Amino acid sequence: MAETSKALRNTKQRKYMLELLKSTKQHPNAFWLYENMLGAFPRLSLSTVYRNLGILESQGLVQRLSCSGSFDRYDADISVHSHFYCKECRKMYDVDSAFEKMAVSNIECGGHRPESCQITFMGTCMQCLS
Amino acid sequence: MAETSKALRNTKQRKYMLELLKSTKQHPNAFWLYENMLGAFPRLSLSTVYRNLGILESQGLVQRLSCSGSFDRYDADISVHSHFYCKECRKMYDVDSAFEKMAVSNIECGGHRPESCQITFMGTCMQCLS
DNA sequence: TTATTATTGCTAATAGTTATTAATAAGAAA
DNA sequence: TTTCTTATTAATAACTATTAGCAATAATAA
Repeated sequence: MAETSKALRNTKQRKYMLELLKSTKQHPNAFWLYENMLGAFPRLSLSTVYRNLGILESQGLVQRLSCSGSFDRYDADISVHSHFYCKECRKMYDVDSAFEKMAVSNIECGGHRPESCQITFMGTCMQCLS
Repeated sequence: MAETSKALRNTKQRKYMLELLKSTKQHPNAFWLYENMLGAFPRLSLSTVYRNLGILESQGLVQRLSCSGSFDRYDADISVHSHFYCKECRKMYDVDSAFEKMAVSNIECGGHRPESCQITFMGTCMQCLS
């Protein structure tokens, strides 16, 4: 069933990318990462970014966030927390609450086996309110 | 700021689509709707489906569900409930719990103004477990 | 150092969705 | 009912985000 997993190599590109993701509180998309790595890797390809995001995600080092009608974002903060998506400016914010922690650990999920839980609030952010 | 809204016309296509969405417990994507309307509207265009989904969404009659690395799904059940996404078969299930109701009404969202809340559990569904 | 092969950069391809436009039809007015 | 207005349609093209294919490169083990 499971494929014979090939030994991962710790490439400069992927290492750098994870550090970059860890260093920001934003929730960047693939293109932001690409642009912010070009300084260090002038010949970087966008597909390398996508490929490595997939690897980091499957390793559980990074979380992929999808939101309606927009591109995917990535978050290297894998602690249990929710997100707030502003439909005006399309920014994604962290939201810390006790709910999702309760949710993941206690929820009755209709017989399915939940492994993770994504809670996303949508509305208008503080900045756009004023 | 707000555009002068033009008067909506109640087209057969959109009416039929909403009924179709209401009649199913699946969470279909645009293409499923397209295929299941072809019988009634042989000359139907996929872009008509997308356009009307957008209209229904902005009217609050339909909820759009995004999930990592997959197409958008639509749900005409706009009661407060969560979803379970199976990463094996990519099906989307309804999950009824008290959490999201508490969440939307009580949560402290870091100063942002939440209007809605999407809770998605991810894992392996009952069917795929066996 | 050498050999192995995972990963890269490049390019092309794909999936899903949105934009354009002339023709059609829903609803208002006559 | 008939006529008029214009929102909506079907058809198509375009677009954006993402993935696939492949020869060249470089990370690790021997």
